[in-house]
Amino acid sequence: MTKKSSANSKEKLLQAAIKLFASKSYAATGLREIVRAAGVSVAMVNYHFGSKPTLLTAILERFFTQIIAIAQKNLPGDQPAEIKVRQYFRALISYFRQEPELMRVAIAELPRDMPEILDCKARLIRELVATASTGLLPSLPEPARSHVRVEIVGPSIMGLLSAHFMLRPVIEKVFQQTFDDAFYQNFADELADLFLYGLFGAKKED
Amino acid sequence: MTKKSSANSKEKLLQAAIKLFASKSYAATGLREIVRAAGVSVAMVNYHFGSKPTLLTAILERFFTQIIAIAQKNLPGDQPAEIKVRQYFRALISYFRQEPELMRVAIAELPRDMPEILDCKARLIRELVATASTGLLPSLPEPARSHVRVEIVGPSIMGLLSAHFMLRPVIEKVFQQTFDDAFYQNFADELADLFLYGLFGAKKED
DNA sequence: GTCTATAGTCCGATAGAC
DNA sequence: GTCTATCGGACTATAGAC
Repeated sequence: MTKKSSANSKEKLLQAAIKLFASKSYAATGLREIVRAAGVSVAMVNYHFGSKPTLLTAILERFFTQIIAIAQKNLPGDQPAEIKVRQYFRALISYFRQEPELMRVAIAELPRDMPEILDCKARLIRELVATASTGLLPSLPEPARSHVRVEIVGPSIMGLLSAHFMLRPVIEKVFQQTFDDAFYQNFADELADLFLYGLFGAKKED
Repeated sequence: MTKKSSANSKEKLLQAAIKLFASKSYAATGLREIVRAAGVSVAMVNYHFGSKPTLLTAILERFFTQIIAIAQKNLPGDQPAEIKVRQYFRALISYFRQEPELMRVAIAELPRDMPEILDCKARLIRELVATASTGLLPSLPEPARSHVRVEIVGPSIMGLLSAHFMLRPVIEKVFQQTFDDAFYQNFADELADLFLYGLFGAKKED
């Protein structure tokens, strides 16, 4: 109820920024372009967010809050690890497909010369890692549970799940293929197979 | 022998650009900053490369040429797929550690609004995929050989191998850990284990 | 909460001298 | 092959009116 007469110009700015940052990168996008797309004036950026970097951190917060919620919903509980991982992968891929631009911005942007943004991202990923590992680790079978090194497996999962979406524009060119619903039908499960059993591992089906 | 009286200002520009693009991104780095770091004048960029985008494509060419050479050296031949993959992963990780900035720029930069760069990257990755898959696929055991979908496994390998290096500044903060030689001792093999046998898979050692 | 106008800086690219 | 000087435009941020 703190919002009184505020229009949704803040949300419009966020949406416009996500779209533009995803296609041109944070650094290459000017505030003028964002406000033009959002239909407001330059001054609104500083009014709502304070600065351009803060606009980016707001985007990061939005993405990782969702991602952490997905981990909280799918990973804790009594089910076997395999079921959890498959559910988690499906939920993540589904969210990535829902919000491809948000996902791209939140994962790709990593300006090493802006400590404020690095810190923001580190804080959010730390929370994600904590949620995911306390949910998943206890349900892993041995010898996996003893051998998992979270600082290696964690980033590996992120890389595995995000690579397709991050590189999608070039992958489409490389394989002369567009990715439709049919392609994504089993995508999450194929990634889960690869993650759980590896390239040599037994496939579930056939 | 086409180089006559050329000094190495072209190479100095490339090195300075790689370092700056890696830390601030392509878009956020101005030509002035690059030429200052390289110790030459602005006009040299256009003399040697024609434009800023062309400077980036030169960087992409350099990286992927190396990566393709590593695939050519490690993947073809008569050895079992497992040996090949391990060798390949070790060689790649070793190269990434040698040239972390080059690697970061070449993989991360993907401006969707610059078709020239997208095309350049697609062409290079297409060549990499062709080299890697003709080298590796025939030596895979069944059922892996029949089931592999290159358009899924290819990007997955890239994501798996690059995630640690791409996210390294945040991972160091998240895990409050710096990555030294000891950490990297078995890094490539652990990734190979994960890729070949999965999280549940049998470890080679112990 | 929203705007216009503007300050001050930096951008990429090139002309022209040496 | 290398430089300086400069063009026209874009940038972020803010001051001040409504």
